Amino acid sequence: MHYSMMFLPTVRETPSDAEVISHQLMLRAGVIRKLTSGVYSYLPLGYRVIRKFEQIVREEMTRAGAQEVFLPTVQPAELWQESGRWTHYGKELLRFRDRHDRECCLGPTHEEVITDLVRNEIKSYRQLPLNLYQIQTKFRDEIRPRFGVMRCREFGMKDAYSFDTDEEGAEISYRKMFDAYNRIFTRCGLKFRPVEADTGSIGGSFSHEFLVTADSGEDAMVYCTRCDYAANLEKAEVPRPEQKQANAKDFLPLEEVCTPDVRTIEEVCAFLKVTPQDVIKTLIFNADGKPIAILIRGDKEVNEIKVKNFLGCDELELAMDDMILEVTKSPRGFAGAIGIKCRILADYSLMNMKNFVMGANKEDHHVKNVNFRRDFTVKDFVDLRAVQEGDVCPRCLSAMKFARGIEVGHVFKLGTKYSKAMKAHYLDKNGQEKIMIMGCYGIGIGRTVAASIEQNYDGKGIIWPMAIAPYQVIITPVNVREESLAKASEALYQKLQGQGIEVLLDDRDERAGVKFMDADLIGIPIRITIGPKNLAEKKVEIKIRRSGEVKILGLAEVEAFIVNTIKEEM
RNA sequence: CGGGGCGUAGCGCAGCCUGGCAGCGCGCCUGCUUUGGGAGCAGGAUGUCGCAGGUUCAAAUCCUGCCGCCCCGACCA
Repeated sequence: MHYSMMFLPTVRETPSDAEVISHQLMLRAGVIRKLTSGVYSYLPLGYRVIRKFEQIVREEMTRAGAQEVFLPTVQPAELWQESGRWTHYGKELLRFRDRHDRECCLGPTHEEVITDLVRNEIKSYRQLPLNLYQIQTKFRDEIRPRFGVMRCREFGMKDAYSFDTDEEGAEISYRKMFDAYNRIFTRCGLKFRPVEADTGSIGGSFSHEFLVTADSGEDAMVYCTRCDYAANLEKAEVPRPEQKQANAKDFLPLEEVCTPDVRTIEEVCAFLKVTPQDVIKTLIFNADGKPIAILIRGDKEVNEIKVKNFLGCDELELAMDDMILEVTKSPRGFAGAIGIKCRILADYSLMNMKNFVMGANKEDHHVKNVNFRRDFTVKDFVDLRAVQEGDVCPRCLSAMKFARGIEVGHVFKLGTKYSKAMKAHYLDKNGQEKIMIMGCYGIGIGRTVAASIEQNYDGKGIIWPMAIAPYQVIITPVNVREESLAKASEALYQKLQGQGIEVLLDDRDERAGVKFMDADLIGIPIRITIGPKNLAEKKVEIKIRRSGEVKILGLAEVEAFIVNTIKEEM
C-alpha cells in the first residue's frame, strides 16, 4: 500500500475524552473513530489488525475441530422467552418491535439461535459431537460504555458452541477450546492467564476467563505463587480452616452491654476496646425478597457473588431498614445472630472464634462473650468472603498475589441450561432420548486488539506484535522528491511484496521527521529507511520498532533479513 | 439511574464570572525557502458558539427546557 493513497488519519494531540492508553493510541493512530457512545468504526489500518486477529482465531478454531457459521443479528423474542432470558437478561438486551409489531432483539450472544439450529437438525448421537463458531458483531446495551473499544455496546466477538452426548465428551470439547485459546493468545504475543471464573448470567457450571494482564484491566484476579491456581477475585476461594474443638470451659459468661450510637465495626472496637477479629459482623441481605443474615468476622468483607451462588437466588442486595427492623427488631447497626428471625449463613472466618462480640438485636446494645452452641448454633460454615491480601491458595496453601487483567476470552461449560430449556435432544445408541451437553466459548475481537496495545506501546505510539501488525514493514524514503530515493523505495516495495510481505510505502511528500513519527505511532514492527548517504553505497537502514535496534544492510541482503525477522517473530 | 464535568473552526482549548467586533495553538489551502526525528516566512479559507425558547437596545456570555459526550458510583462480564 502507498501511504499517500491510504485513508489513515493520524492525530498529533491526544483526544481529551480518551482515558486509557489503548483508546488514546487507537484514535491517534487512525485505527478507530467513534460514531456514538460505545459504537466505533474501524478504519483501514484498524480493520487490517482485526482481520489478522480473526484469521488466527479461525485457524485455531479449525485446528480444534470447530466449523464456522454465520448467524442472525436480529432475533425473535420467542427464542429468548424459551430460554427464559427474555425476562432475565435485563436492559442490556436491546429490544424493539418490527413493522408487524413482533418483539425482537439484537443478539448480545447467540446461545438461543445456535441451540435452535442444532435441535432442528441434529437427531442422533452419530451426529455428535459438534462445535460451531461464528465471528460476528454483537450488541449489548451497556449502562456505561468506556475505555473505547474495550467496553463498548457494539463489538466483534467470536463465539463457539459445543454439543456433546455426555459429560466426558463435554469435558473434551471444553479442553480443546481451552487449549485453542492458549494457542491463540500466545500467537498474538500477549501475556495472559487463564483464571477460574464465575459464570454470571450466561449460566453453567464451570468456567475460565482468559485475562490479559494489564494494570488498566477491569478484572481483578489472584494467583498462587507456587501452583497454577488462578482465579477471578469474584470466584477466588478461601481454604476451609481446620475446625478446632472448642472447650466450653473457656467460655466467659454472656454479657449485654449498652453501646449508644455505636454501629460500625470501628466504633464497636473503639468503644469496647477489642479488635475487629473479636467481632462478628451481621449483614442482613434481601435475597429475592427474603431476608438472610450473613455472619462474617469484623475484618473481612462479604463476596456477594459467593452468597448468591450458594443460595441460588437471582437478586441479592443489602436489606433496607424496614427489613432489618423486621428480623432484628432493632434499627440498622445492632444486628446479631441471637434470636434473629431469619436464616443464618456463617463464613469460614468464624469457625474458631470464641467469646466474640456481636450486635444484640436491640437498639444501642451489643453482646460480649458470645459462643457457638451455647448461645446459638450454626449448621454449617461456608466460604462467603472476599479474598484479601495475605490470603493463601485454596489448593496448596502457598502465598497468593493480586493482579489486574482485561478479559479477552471466556470458556463456559454450560451443561444443559439451554439444551434442556429449549429441548435440544438426541437419540442415543439405545434409542433413548437424551439432552445434549453444551459449552460456549467467547473471544472479544476488538477488545483483544485493545488489550494488545495496553501491553505493547511506548511514548511514541503502538508497537504491534508481528502476528497482528497491520503491515509488517514500512518503507520510509527520506525525501520522495529525490528521484533516486523514490525509485529505490518503489523497487524494494515491489520486491518485498513479491515475497508476500505486507508493506506500507510512505511515499508522502513529507519531511522525514513527520514520517518517522507516524511510523512509530502506527506501530509497524520493521521500518526500512532509505536515505541518500546509505543509498549511495547501496545500503539501507533497518529499524526495529520494539527494540529501537538499528542495522545498516546492503540492498541485496534486505529481503532475506526481513523474511527471516518476520518468521522469527510470528 | 444517582453525583460531577463538558459542549466555541477538523483536533486541543481560551473567552462566559462582570452581556458590547468570534479568538489562540495545531491541522488545512497557496507561494517561496527547507528536506534523516512532528521546518521557516508570507498570504488564505474555515463557526447555526450543541438545540429550542426566554430576558435585554444587545446573548457564546444571564435564565428555562431539551439533546449529546465524558468521569465517578450503582450495574454488567
